Amino acid sequence: MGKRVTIVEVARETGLDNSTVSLALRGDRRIAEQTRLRVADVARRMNYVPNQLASALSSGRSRVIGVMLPGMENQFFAPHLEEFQAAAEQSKNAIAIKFCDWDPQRELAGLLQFCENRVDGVIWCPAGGSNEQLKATVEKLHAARMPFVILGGPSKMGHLVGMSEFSALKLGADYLVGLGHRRIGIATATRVPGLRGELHRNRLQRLRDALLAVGARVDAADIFETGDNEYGGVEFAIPLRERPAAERPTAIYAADDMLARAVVMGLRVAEIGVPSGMSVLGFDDAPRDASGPVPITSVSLEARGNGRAAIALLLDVIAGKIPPSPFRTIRLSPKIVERASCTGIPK
Amino acid sequence: MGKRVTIVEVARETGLDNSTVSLALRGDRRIAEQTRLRVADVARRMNYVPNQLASALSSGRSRVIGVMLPGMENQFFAPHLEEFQAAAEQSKNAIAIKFCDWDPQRELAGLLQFCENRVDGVIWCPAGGSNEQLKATVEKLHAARMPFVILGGPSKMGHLVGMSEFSALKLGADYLVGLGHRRIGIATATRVPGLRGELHRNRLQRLRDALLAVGARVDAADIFETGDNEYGGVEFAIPLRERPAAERPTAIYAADDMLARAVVMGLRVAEIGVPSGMSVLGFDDAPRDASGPVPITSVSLEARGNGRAAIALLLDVIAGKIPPSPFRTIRLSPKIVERASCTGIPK
DNA sequence: GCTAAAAATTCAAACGTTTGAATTTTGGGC
DNA sequence: GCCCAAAATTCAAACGTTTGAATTTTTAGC
Repeated sequence: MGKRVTIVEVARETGLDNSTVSLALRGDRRIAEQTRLRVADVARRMNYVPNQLASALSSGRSRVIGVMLPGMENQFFAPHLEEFQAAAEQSKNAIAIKFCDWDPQRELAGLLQFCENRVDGVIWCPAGGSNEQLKATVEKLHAARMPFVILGGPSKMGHLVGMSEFSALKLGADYLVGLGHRRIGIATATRVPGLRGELHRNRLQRLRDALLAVGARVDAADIFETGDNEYGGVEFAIPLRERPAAERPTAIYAADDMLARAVVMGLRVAEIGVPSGMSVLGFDDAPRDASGPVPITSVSLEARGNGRAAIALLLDVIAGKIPPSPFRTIRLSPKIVERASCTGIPK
Repeated sequence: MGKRVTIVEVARETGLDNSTVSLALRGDRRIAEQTRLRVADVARRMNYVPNQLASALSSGRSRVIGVMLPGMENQFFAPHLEEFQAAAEQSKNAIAIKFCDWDPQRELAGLLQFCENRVDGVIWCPAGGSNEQLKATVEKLHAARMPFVILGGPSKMGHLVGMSEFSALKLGADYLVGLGHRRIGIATATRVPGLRGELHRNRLQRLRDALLAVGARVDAADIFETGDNEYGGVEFAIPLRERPAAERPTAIYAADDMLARAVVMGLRVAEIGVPSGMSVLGFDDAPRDASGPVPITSVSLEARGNGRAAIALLLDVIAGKIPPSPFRTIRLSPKIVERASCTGIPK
């Protein structure tokens, strides 16, 4: 099995110097157009494949950006990923993805691997873990002089692209009240095992606070908590049907879009129309929620914008356009994505 | 900003030679234990981070395995990925993931990037595309001398870890008939847009063939096709309830596990018990289907086993233990994962 | 044709490891 | 103390690029 062809072989074949070939292949305009074309041609004919490793070692830029995500079992990160990919591609960078499965241990290990791989920088969506663990990890990154941007984590530890959950929750509450709703129910998946449950348990209080803050009425009987990841909506739709319409909330604010779908489904089963009989507002706009029986109106945390902002920021850090400190913080505003599951209430 | 510390600095600090340090850090037993410890200690204190790029360039092994997947919008690949990760970790390799979003163009580009990155080998789950496209891509990989293993694609193009869908479908059919079911319904999501719909359209015919082949009765009225990704089960549960029990199938074979869940859900709404009133068999065992209101019995394509086999095969190819030809083919047998959604029929 | 400037190409030293061969050190047997 | 083998360490040449400086070639002006 013959060896792979390198720049040296191409140089020999064309009768030029290594460096000329190197420059030519990268389209440096010091090299005459004619030469450039000839080199490109010979390289193609010889099946030359550039060795990124050598290039990276020599130039000190690997043109790879590491992305550390907690997991992929929910599609929350899908739009982020797509955006990373697109933004990186534009700047001729590649993306290397690692999942740590919500394990801070593996998260740290993965980030260190990124350092060893000499990626140019890292986008890091922290999996949680204790504050000390976070700090220790940040420390390691700094020690390795690895540029990084935290996406959606705590502030004060590095450059940050943040998503302020509370202001987003409040935006949704505002929206419902603005439509005329007063009595508003909350749907959460607090009893689901694992991370989603934990997230919802934390979110429930804030969701309630957000609603109260804008003057809505939230009865204890209108707070629903399910333990079923997929069909939880049915659990509370049935009892809801039993109540006379006057004793029901006029809108339900779901703690995430998956649940909003389940709620819509449950209401369909209970023969309560959406949005005619009940408005349903989602949270964390997942793009696919544009489809389905009733397209769901939702509060968007602006995943795509955040993804793009994170890459842009990171590239600036890598390029040295941004000093290591003070840390930059970027916060995009959440938005209401109006679809068909919410409607106004006559006064 | 100081430069990163390299092996040379560590060597200077310890008063040893580069190569001694290099060997010591990798635990080569040519180096005295005492020296090894001292080197490790100094390296740690100096915050030394090995440069994988240099190592890979010098040794010719990057210890990275590229994984090219069509997409991640369904969780079909999740167990594969987990298994790749685990198997690679065991052999001290890292995994680099790329998604091509079902676009053969991007698939080719991504694979070429893997070649440039000098990953040691590639696991490739083809996104489809025309046969010529596939051939061209395979050609490129061979030209770049990149070891690769195809997972779940067409044979005769390279080493292959295959999943024979038909034999798996038939296994499921056998199982139901073995339980005593004769009249069996089919649930598919053929009307869903995108890839899943296409997959189901292709699968429907084979599913029917598999059932007929084992002597089951499949009435046209018992073939259900939905266009709803999540709650499709309800669509046909209601009409099913209208029919007298004698005119219903006694089991439903769903074309994937997501749909099997939806069917169970639909039957719950229709107040038909599972499995007391109706058995439901899934396909493509997704691990999370162990949970839920009725844990679903399913035909497993052995994703984890396939994932492990693919990595093992690839590592052998990389190590040169397996000649480039003839191509090896590994086919794991599908299995029935018995949970609670299927039961026998008294004769 | 000469000269200076511009354009094109080449030189040579990195980049940070690995590795097989060569050299030095150590320790045991006598 | 000497010799030999074994153990430990060092040497030096890769690996395939990049890059700033140096050199050669071309072009244009006169």
